[in-house]
Amino acid sequence: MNTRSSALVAETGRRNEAAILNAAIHAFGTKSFNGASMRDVAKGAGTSLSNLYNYFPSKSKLLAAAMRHANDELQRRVRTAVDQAGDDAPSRLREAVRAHVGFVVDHRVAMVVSTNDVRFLDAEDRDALVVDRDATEATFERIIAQGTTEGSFHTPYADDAARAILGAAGAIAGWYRPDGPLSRGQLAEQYARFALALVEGPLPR
Amino acid sequence: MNTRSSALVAETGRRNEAAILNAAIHAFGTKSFNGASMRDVAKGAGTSLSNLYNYFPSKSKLLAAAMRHANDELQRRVRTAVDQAGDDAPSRLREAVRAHVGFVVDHRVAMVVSTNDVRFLDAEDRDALVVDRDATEATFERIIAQGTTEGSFHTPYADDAARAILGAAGAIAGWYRPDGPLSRGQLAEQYARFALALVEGPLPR
Amino acid sequence: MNTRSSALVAETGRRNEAAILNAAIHAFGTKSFNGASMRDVAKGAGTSLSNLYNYFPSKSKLLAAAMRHANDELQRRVRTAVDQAGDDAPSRLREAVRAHVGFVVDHRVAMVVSTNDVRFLDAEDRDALVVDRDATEATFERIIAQGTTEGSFHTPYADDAARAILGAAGAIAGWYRPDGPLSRGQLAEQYARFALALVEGPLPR
Amino acid sequence: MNTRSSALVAETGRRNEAAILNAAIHAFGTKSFNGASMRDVAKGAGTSLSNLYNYFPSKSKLLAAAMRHANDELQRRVRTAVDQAGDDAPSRLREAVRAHVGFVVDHRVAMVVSTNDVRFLDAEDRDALVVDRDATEATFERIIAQGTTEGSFHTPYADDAARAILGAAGAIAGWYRPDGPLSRGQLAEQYARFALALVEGPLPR
DNA sequence: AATGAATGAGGATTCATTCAT
DNA sequence: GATGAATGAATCCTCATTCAT
Repeated sequence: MNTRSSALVAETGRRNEAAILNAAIHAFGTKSFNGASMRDVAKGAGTSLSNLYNYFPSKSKLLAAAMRHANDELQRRVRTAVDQAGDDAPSRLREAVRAHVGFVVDHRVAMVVSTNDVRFLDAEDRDALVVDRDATEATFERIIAQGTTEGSFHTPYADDAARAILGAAGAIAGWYRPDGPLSRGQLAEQYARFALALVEGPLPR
Repeated sequence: MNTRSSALVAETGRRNEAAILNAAIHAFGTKSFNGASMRDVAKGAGTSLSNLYNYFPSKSKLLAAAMRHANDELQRRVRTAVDQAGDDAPSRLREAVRAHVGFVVDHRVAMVVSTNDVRFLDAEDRDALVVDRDATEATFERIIAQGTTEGSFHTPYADDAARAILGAAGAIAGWYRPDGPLSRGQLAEQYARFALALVEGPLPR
Repeated sequence: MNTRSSALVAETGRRNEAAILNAAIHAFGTKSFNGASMRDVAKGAGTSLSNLYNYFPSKSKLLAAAMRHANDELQRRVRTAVDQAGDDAPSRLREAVRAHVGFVVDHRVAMVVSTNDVRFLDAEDRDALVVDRDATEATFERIIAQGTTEGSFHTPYADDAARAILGAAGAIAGWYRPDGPLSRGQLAEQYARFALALVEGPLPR
Repeated sequence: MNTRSSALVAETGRRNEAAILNAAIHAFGTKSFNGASMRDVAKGAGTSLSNLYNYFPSKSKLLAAAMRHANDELQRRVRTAVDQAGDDAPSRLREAVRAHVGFVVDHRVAMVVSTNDVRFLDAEDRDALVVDRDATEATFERIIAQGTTEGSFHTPYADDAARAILGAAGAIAGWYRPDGPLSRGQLAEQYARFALALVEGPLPR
């Protein structure tokens, strides 16, 4: 019951905690924060309702933890990809976008939670998350700035292009179906090119 | 109390109906469908809770009506813009994007409802909405196909570019602030160029 | 089910409100504020749980309203008694004590609520109640001061005698049983004498 | 954290037991039996929730033990005081009242628990406590009877005067503040005189 | 003794909806 | 159309208690 094909949180040490977090992501992503009940989460995690509160003090804190995990994983993937790419802006942007799209495809529900339910966090948790989120955005912004400086990207709107790219990529979560016509790889490829074109960078022929 | 600067639904004939719809869009957009109560809507519309049911038979049908209105307005704007543009794909795409972005900026909350809450509609209403939505998407797809055929757009992914453009534009609702550094006009201008670049079309210098 | 022998709140106009208040006094007095559930109150009032909230916004506000009613009735009785007594301090004290004891006997549960559950009110409601309560206490203090000035009471502790008298009278609620050896009238008589003796005033032979 | 200025139960041998009992008295006295949770008690005692059950089999039994301790201490103080007083009823009553008031002042919360929460004991425990309580009351009754027989007290209501005196003294717990205008000693003095006056006994000039 | 994890029952409160007026 | 009162189901969360360690 717990073996959802691609759980976001790995079960290391604290069995239940991971199970609860994954169930929460699933429930919130599917039915939205307010539409999913703690009972739903408990059922999904295979534990009792009250036991949830031994791990997370409130529904909102559970959401915060779930979103933190999702964001960490996204950042980890993007950073790794950028680090392993070449030094030039085009290949770095390309790999960053591919990694980002890969995450969105692998964890569509987590992505939905991330974009829809931030508003239900405590002010404190929300602020912390926004900081993290901005860090991811900043990674893209830096690459684009680098490309502009280097002369490989010619967009006059370098400052705002990152948001457009991340917006397009994030929206994938809303419509992608793994059994649809596009494979994960094709999609990543497409969006990498869209991104390069958008910043008016060099395109493979 | 009802005079929200830019109400989506105009008050023609049925006073209350428009007030209720606008209040619903505001409430659902702000607190999400499940987070907003019918009491919230009633309060926002300046009428009594029970009176809501004289206009809409259920919360879900109210949501459906609200989304229908939002979608109609979006489609109207985009179509008008396209009709008034030149005959060539680049200017048509440019105007379509400008119109779309304009709508998103003017009705951010409605946009949020539209993208987040479709899942709470009855199957029937959801299907109807998806059809309408696809129509808007198809408008963009047709323009891109035209441009590709004409030879002005060179993207190899003509079939999927519309979704990327609409995704980027829709995401604006999540972060745009009217008192921020970007004016409505500048934003429309930016995204029009992003779109043209993305489809690898001709860019003004 | 509602016809408790001596309801504190009379049913005038708003049927349900009186029924709820009386049920609340009964439930809180019997099982204490935290031990009584809103369901208990609803059952006692013959209405549904959720309907309670159409009359009182929270359990704590319901308690506040109940205590307000109890205090009003107590004050009313004491004032009437004092007004109808002679002008001399001894007969005024006598009548005040008799009225107070009468109230305690008639509404023992209300008295229990009043003395035990003040701490569960909102700060605001608690303050308001304390003011009212002090007013009752002040009535006794004034009489004692008058008696001291007139020379009929000789206690050296005139300032604190009221609290002792009210304490003794309030405690009656904890042990009095209507079917016990003491009648309501005898009890009132006893405590009136106790009070006069305590302030070292003139005693009937 | 456990060192409350005047703990009722001394730490002899079983550290934890005393800590738990004192924490229970504090919690129940502050928030009432139903308002205080076993978690509150555990926190106050500096131990774990589950460990409480190694000392007391249930919340209600814990309450019983706490009340037993409070009552024992009260009785001990009153008896000692009476034993050390002279043989005449007036000085015995005087010392008994002083001791009783002293206890109430020193252990206000314990007194609150004692008077408010008896009803939450098991029938068995409640009966046992009532017996103990009656013993304390009987001490006062005996002194008053003695005084009446000796001819030093003239109240016609000798049988019921004890309850009035104890009621007045017990109520002190509800309003006394150590930082208020009355010292512990003054208060004891006042109530001793109130008691003597109430039974119509001889008063110091 | 001591603990952390677990649980079923029950707590106050809110909700969408209905109905009599 | 419009309203206030009514309700059953569901919400989040807390509780006393147990159990394995």
